[in-house]
Amino acid sequence: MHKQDVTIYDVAREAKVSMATVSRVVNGNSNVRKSTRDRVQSVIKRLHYQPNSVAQGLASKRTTTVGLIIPDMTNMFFAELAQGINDIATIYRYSIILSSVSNELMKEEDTVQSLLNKQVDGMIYMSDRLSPAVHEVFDRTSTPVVLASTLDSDGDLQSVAIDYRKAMKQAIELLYQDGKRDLAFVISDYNATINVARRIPVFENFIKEHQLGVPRIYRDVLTYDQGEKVFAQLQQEHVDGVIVSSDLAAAGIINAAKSAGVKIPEDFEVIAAGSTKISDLVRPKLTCVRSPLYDIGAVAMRMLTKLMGDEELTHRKVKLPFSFVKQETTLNR
Amino acid sequence: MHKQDVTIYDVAREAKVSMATVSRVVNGNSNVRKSTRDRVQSVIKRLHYQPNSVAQGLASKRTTTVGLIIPDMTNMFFAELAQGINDIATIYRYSIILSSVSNELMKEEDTVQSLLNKQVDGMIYMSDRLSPAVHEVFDRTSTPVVLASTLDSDGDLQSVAIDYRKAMKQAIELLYQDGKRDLAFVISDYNATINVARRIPVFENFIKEHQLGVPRIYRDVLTYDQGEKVFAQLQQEHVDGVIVSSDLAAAGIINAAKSAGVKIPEDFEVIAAGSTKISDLVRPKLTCVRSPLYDIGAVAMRMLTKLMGDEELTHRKVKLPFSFVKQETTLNR
DNA sequence: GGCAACCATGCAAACGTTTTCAAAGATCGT
DNA sequence: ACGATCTTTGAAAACGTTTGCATGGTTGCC
Repeated sequence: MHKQDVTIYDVAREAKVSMATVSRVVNGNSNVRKSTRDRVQSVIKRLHYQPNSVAQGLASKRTTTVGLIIPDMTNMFFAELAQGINDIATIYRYSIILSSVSNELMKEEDTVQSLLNKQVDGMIYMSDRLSPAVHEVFDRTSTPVVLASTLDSDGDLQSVAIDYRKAMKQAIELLYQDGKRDLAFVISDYNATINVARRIPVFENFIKEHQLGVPRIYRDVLTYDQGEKVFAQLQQEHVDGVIVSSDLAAAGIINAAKSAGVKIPEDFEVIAAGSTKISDLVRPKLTCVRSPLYDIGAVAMRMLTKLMGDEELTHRKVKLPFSFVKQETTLNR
Repeated sequence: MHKQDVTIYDVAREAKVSMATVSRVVNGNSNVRKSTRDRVQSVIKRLHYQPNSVAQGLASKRTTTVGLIIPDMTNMFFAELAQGINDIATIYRYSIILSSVSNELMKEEDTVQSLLNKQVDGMIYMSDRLSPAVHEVFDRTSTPVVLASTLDSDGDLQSVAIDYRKAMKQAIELLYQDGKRDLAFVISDYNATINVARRIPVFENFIKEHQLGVPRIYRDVLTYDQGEKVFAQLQQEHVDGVIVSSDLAAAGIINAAKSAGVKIPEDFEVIAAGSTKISDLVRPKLTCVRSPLYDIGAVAMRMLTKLMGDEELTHRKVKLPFSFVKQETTLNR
């Protein structure tokens, strides 16, 4: 059996109508007499006709396809977001073209451009860092884009996220209230927009305001192993409270701390910001900032459907509430 | 700026050649004089021409797109597989259309059919269970399909996996050698092909051969919470050695065991089969069967590229070696 | 019964490429 | 300088839909 055995033309011939009418039936156009519709539909069923989406895309200039740019799908943070996006996309009958840009095989802007060439109706972009080159492509195109859990410092793109400043503030205040004074911030990517524009300023301000010395920031700590390793440094510097952007790294840190015989949370507090399940399955359970990742994805995709359908958007920037979960790596009161 | 501002026709006009020649240049056809090629290429650059993939797809009947059917991308097991697939796909310049079928919004066979309508050049399918309805669609189409870490009991589809029987056997033998006699098997989906056709028979046979009573199988244990919960039952039944198909569930079980004051591995041994990072970040670290997930994905995708390129396949069924990692939830010797 | 208004249908031109075939140009040996 | 051969090009027909426009058929109203 060949790839395309039966076309709209075959259906038209068998049903003794024109292609136009078959097309109308397929697309649920109401301007077809009931009897005709029934006849066409029965032929469609009999011949197992399936419309060729590529031809539809070319003729209609709509592909019912959206592009998804994701840094790393093995990162649960992004996987969770993607799931929310996927579910809403499915509801609205959009397919997802996935571009994981973790590998360095292709430049990100080329990946985005390739999505555009595929004539996607819209795109959802997630990343720690929105590069100028990518931003430029977004500016050039008329295809709608929504950022999911991604910060746009230039500020003209639609986005869905949480209030990162507030989350950071809440975290550091808790450490301070718990009496910790030698605080550190452990991040994966120093240049991530979210860090540069939000978290680091809040952290540094707090340190300065409370005269806690020089702000200690540890970079490039993303994986479990990197977390384990950085603990030695933290200990050397007598850090007693730390905020960690990656859950995996936080897990590494607490496991290393336990091995070193350090008492958590009495002598060492940890707050994670990764928002993944990991915070609940390590012991002690991680106190953490938890973004509603699934919802962020879902809302972003819903926004995109509106943009693609020329509906009006009430808000360009949506901020969803996050929760701050106090668990076992901070003192409870 | 509009979606498609410049077409192949514009380039042809500006470069004073025919569309055919531009097409040749774009596709790297060597039958173009150098001077012509250069002229066309400079026009392409000047006009920022980008070929419309949809039109290319329609005309050439190749979309350079593959479909990926995945049960749940928030499951690290599948995410890891997908990453391997993605990387190889990128190398060969294929785009991925993602279909996460976790939600019940769409029947799986319809999802697959929709991928086919999109004219994907090939598909990679992963699942715990390959339903007859889906299998039928695969049989009907000429589009190549490769199964990744998925068992086809009918046995006619190409696939990449590990030797599940051997893995199961190794696991249960270890428990037995460690002196455990009250063994249990904890699985997420009782009807998963991999369980029905491979693991359960091996488990039941072993129990029978060694006269260990009635085989204890606990079903529907996939999540962390379900793992925590099932531990109570395991304890009640005095189980002292358990094989768990899901890492997340295994984590729940050991955490519950620790809370209950049960000594691992002295009084209770656990072997996980999920092959994810989770086994290393819980304490005690999980002894586990580790599938080379990334490689399975990569090999599957490589096989698919061969099938799509009409290359000959040396093996229809590929079995990759797995590793059996003894860690802290079994006695070490 | 006549006219307006509307419905249902068909025709044919898009949509932006690839690809086949034939023709035109270049190269070369003699 | 002449075919023969090979390379480079262009014309036009696909590919399988959608859609604007025209047309013929119905219905409704007075």
